[in-house]
Amino acid sequence: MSATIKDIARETGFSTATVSRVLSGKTGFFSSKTAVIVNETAAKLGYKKNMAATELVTQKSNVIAVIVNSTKTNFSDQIISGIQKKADEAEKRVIILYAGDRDERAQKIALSTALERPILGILLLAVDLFPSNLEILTFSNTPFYFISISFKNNKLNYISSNDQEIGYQATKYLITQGHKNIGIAGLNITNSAHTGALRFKGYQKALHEAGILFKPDWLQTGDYSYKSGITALQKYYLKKDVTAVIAASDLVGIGILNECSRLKISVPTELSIITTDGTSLCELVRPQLSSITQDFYRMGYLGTTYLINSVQSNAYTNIVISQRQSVKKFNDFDH
Amino acid sequence: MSATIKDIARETGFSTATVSRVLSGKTGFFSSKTAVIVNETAAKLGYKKNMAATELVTQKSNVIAVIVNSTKTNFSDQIISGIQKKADEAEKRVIILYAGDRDERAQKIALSTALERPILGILLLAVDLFPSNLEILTFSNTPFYFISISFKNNKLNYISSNDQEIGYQATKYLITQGHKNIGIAGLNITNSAHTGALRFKGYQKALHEAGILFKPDWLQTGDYSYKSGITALQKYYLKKDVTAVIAASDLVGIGILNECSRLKISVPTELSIITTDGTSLCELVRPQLSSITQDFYRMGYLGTTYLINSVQSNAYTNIVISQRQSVKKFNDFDH
DNA sequence: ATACTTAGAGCAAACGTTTACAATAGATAT
DNA sequence: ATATCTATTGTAAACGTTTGCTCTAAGTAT
Repeated sequence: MSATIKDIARETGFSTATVSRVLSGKTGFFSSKTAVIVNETAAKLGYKKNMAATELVTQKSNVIAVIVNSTKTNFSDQIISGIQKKADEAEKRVIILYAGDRDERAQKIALSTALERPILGILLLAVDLFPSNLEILTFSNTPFYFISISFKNNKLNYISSNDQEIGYQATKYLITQGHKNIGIAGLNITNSAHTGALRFKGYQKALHEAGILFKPDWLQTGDYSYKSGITALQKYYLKKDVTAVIAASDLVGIGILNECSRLKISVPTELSIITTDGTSLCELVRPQLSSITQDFYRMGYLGTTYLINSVQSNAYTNIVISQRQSVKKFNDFDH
Repeated sequence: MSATIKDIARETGFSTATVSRVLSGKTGFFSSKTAVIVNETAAKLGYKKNMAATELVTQKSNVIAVIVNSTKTNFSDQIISGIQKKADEAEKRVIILYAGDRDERAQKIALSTALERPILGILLLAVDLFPSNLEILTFSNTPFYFISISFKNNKLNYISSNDQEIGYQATKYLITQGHKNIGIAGLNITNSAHTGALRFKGYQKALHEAGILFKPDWLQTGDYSYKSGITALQKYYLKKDVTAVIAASDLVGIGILNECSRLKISVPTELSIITTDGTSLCELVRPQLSSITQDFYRMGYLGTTYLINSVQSNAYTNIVISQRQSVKKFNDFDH
């Protein structure tokens, strides 16, 4: 077992109170001579503060628990970077907990692990909590914020992109490039977190404004996965109707891209693709995928700021269009 | 503040001892009638065990701290899956800490965060600890294991692939495919963790056994990054000498692949590529990258097993050759 | 000389658990 | 009737910290 303040107290002859004050920098309660002695002894004994004890007595904690899906949401890293940055600035610590992949039990374990010890609060990264688990969380009185997920219900705090705007901007961009038959693929529009529904709404709005009549085949729902991209493209291929498609995630985009490659459909010459997310994956594939790029880093940074300052409010982070190589102007004369 | 066993004791009229025994399932110490009353009251009051208090008194913990680099080591997820699996089986909890990217201070913070609270032990995923931090860790008496990194010094416990074997197998595979001028790119051969040095050694051994004389240009060192792949390919391009290259990571492989695409070098027709790692990235790009595939999941699983059972030993996990689309038989007559 | 302040230090309670030990009552064995 | 055992419960100490309160001695103001 590691040395405790009692050991230091015994060794130096001071009381544990004085040792504690020196070690936790409660200046004004001890002479500098005392401080030197205590600190030296602490170093000599290899003293490590026992945070469990501290948190027990102070009833507060400096650790933020971050709960993430183990599913390959490849943007989590960016969010976590933002979280780490802000946490570091505020002298807070962060621990990350994996909550499985839409796994009720795993979610519950992660939640318990967090709630069963003193923490500052919880940040949930793109995790769509099961109702039972959401109840546990709300009932616990621990502050929490959802990141990269929004809710109709404004009772819950979240920091995310404006998903309707994502759908709208993506669609509008393709329209300005001359496209009229525009698919939207890989998204889930029934989800309780309604990310997909909002994007679809924005998509429809843009279509409507441009006087384009939506055709049901253009919507290919999915679960934001690589596989969703593949099956979506296969559907589009049957009709040979759409000239551009909005992918619900970078992985969906790559699924579409690779299936195009298999079917000898040239991107962007025959089909334009714009994805949603804009992580580094977009620049790893050829052609590079154009994207609606979300500011994941900022989501993490802002969410952490809100948590630390107890800001009871929602926020949207900016989105931006990153033009790369997968969208081409559509010109009727070409056909 | 959440309800405590004292609240339950007061409410039910039992002592905290009895409540504690019921709540932590110390069967044989209470009647089933008592158990029912206590459990109901606990549920009613929304009781959550305070692990900090438990860990304080029992002097033990069921949490495993996993320290990872924030750098895009895209295989960490697989390792973590393995860790989670084993931890779950053994009823242990896991918390993940980010240690920045070769950042001494961030490493130290992550380490302190782990060491300052009761934990079972530490798993370090591909993190190459600064000497000062390694000292902190060893001095702490907390058990720890390195995963995906090996050491000359057998004082340190690790679970990894046999890196010399990786170099050897990759090279031998290319030789059996008819290649003689084989590059090896993106690896660091001075690293204290000597992963790169071992791979290079295996590579040389295979070359030697085949009677091939190594040319210094064939070795293009780097830091396992995408960028390393790009610059390596540029070097090879100048000499137009190698017909196949071993990439030190999937990202290096993709860097090489993309630079080939820019320079109109056809893969695998003009250049074969085999990467080391074999994560899902290999199947995301076109052509898909053949790889020496490591069993990251098993590394995590095994490392956790060792940690839990205090096995003081090292282990290698298996590697396997995954043939995809980036290696082609080399035939002198073609040229 | 007296009263008051202050710097530096210690005492002891508190945080929420667990658990060795003690206590009680009823049951069983002799 | 006595001794022994068992099932259930309680008492209290312990884990490592922090901190309100108290104490002492020296310094300052009057």
